[in-house]
Amino acid sequence: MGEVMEENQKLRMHLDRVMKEYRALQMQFHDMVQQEPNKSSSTISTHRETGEPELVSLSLGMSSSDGKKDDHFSRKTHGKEKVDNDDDDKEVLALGLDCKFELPKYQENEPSPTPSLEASSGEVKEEEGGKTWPPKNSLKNVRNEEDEVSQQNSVKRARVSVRVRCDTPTMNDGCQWRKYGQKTAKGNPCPRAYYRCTVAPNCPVRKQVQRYAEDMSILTTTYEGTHNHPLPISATAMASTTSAAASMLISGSTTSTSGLSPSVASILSSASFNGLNFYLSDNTKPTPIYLPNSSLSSSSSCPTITLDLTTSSNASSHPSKLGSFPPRSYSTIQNLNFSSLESNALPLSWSNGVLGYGTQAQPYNKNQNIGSLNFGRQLQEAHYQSYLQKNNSISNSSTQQSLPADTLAAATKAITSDPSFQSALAAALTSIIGPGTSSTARVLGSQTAADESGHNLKLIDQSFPILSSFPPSTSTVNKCTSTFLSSSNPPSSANSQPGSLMFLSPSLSFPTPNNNSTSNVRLH
DNA sequence: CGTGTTTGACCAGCGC
DNA sequence: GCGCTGGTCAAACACG
Repeated sequence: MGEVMEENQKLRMHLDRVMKEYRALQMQFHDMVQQEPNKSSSTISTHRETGEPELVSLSLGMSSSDGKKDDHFSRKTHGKEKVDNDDDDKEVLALGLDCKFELPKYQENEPSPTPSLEASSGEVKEEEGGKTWPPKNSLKNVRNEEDEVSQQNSVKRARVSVRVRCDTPTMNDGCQWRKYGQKTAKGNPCPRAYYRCTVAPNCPVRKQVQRYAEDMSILTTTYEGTHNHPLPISATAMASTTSAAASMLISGSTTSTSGLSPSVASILSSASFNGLNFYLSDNTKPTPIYLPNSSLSSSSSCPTITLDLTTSSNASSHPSKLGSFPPRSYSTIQNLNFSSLESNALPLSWSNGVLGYGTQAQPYNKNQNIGSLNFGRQLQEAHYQSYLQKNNSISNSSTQQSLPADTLAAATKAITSDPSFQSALAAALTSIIGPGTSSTARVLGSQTAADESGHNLKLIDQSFPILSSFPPSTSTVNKCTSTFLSSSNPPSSANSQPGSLMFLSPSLSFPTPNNNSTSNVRLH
């Protein structure tokens, strides 16, 4: 207890320091935005003016640059190609602090993503009215004619599918579910199971669980609806993800560009950072949202976004990014953990979104910063396991759960203080941010001195969030759980509120990059 | 006895 | 109108 309290105090100190830095940087960023008031919104307006209303800009207050790649992106996405990272891709760094400067837009001009979701998904109306769930036929009554025209294609509820490798019948996502039906769908001998949330009596959330004959180990869970009740902490990650993804989907199909940023940013930052693949399928018109490793499909009857946790595309398709690390199959499912997403030495600010970074997925790039952030994550894990193996404390990831806490703490401390780890992470982040962005690559805390070239990369010692990447050291963990969202969130955050979605952002807090600096970088 | 699962019936949407 | 399909209902059943 004493050690824990001591560590807690250290964490608090780190947190305070980080908060101060964050506020300072936020103020700095705000000043910059005020100095260039039109720059942040130029992306969206430009796209609209140039006759590309479908082009979804994930701008979070940062500006875009190159218009040539715009066409390239459009071709890519419209062609339903998997947006892959090619060697000749340049990476335009575009990191914002968060979406705070974008939020007023929704309030002033357009409905926010969440209201959009509520307006287009009947269950949310039911939540307010207290009726029973599937009010499919009540949707049309609440729309004016313009909305009917503009949102006609999004009447159907948005769904979020999570695909994982799982041996158990269902994926443990922290919620309580009751099976209410089973059906064998056409073309798939494996039956589809229907579940509804039983945490609250009238919770509208339902999910479908299905396997595929092609690969019985892959479990696809499709979530639908928004929880109308507080969720256990262990369930907030998944609920938040689905909510954010649904918001992204709805807003993407209804309000085009400007309605996307917060939810898209959250889902992007949460998922892309953890190596998820996105697949958008919308029976409406395909919305060319630029996502890492994304592809578009119009096969589904309902707009669906799929979080694919079965592959590690960055590790497999971009081995060069791994640097000296072997491009081994780094499947996130090995550490899946939806059942126990407690704090895990995760600083509070990381989970409540204060430090969430806003990632701007430039629509012009095939390859961009998000994937590289994922690289950073994998770097951490690789180093972590490397360290553990080096010390004979652990032989593989499957036994990590049984590690005593002090071992983990010691390992974490050793890793984070390991110069090779720091240098590798510094290289990764430098490659993201660019060497010319002085004072912009600070991560957290202060232990490593900034170098002369302006890398200024600092690592925090014991509170470095590497532990959050791993399952807790206690209890047995369901095989089908995931740490892809390691943040612990207040239960109310499960409801899709624009601001609350940012907690999905993982831990790195990037100040605004210097526009004049080297923002186009390659990851090699 | 309460809770959850199973499973056939039922309903609505859609295409022909 | 008809058949197919996905989704839901609810009675029967299982289990602790």
